[in-house]
Amino acid sequence: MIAAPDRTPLPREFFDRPVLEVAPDLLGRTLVRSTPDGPIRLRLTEVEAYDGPNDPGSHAYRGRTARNAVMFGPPGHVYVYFTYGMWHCMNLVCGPDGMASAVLLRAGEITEGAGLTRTRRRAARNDKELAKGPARLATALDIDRALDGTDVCAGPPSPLSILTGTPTPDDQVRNGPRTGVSGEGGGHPWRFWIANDPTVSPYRAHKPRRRST
DNA sequence: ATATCGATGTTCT
DNA sequence: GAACATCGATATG
Repeated sequence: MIAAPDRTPLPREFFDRPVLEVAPDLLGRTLVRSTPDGPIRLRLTEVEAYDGPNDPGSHAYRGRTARNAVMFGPPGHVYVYFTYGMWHCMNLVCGPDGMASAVLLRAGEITEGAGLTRTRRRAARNDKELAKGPARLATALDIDRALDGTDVCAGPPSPLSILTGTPTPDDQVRNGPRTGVSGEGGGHPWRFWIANDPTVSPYRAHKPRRRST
């Protein structure tokens, strides 16, 4: 028999916990992006935790700005940022209102609507690459700053929600250093992924770039 | 498979 | 100016 997909979004209490608890608990959950052409479903396979006030790697570390304001608000909302001049990345805000911690969604498996992502993800050579990496994930789901602040606990007609799905057993969860984070913040093993999943992005240590001119 | 490099624009020093 | 929670194209093993 075919299991019916969950219809109830994760409650706000799910996100109102320490970010290091929430991050591994998100693995295996399904993110639903509603588009005019139909839903896109993504099973999360890789995430990273950013622990605001204590974390030099976090966008919230130096305090609230117009860009990161959503991180300082209530849990269960989306923080979207624009980076490297051309990409977006997507986070879920965790902890109580004011805590400014969040989980970066780094990779996942598209389980429905792969065809709807193809126009934006022409470079993907196979389905496993559609959302392999944080900017690829956001591109596949058509996420930009217009969705900053979206409440994923509200359910339809919200453009984004996280459905309950099957959580990943602890013995299938791996963790290690965060990708692309330099300095003190790079030492924390706050990247979490599902063992042996082919949609997890390759680890790349932070590399300072040579200046031109 | 890994390594290097250019693209772009916002944020922060 | 410099850095940036990155990616895609290209070169090479």
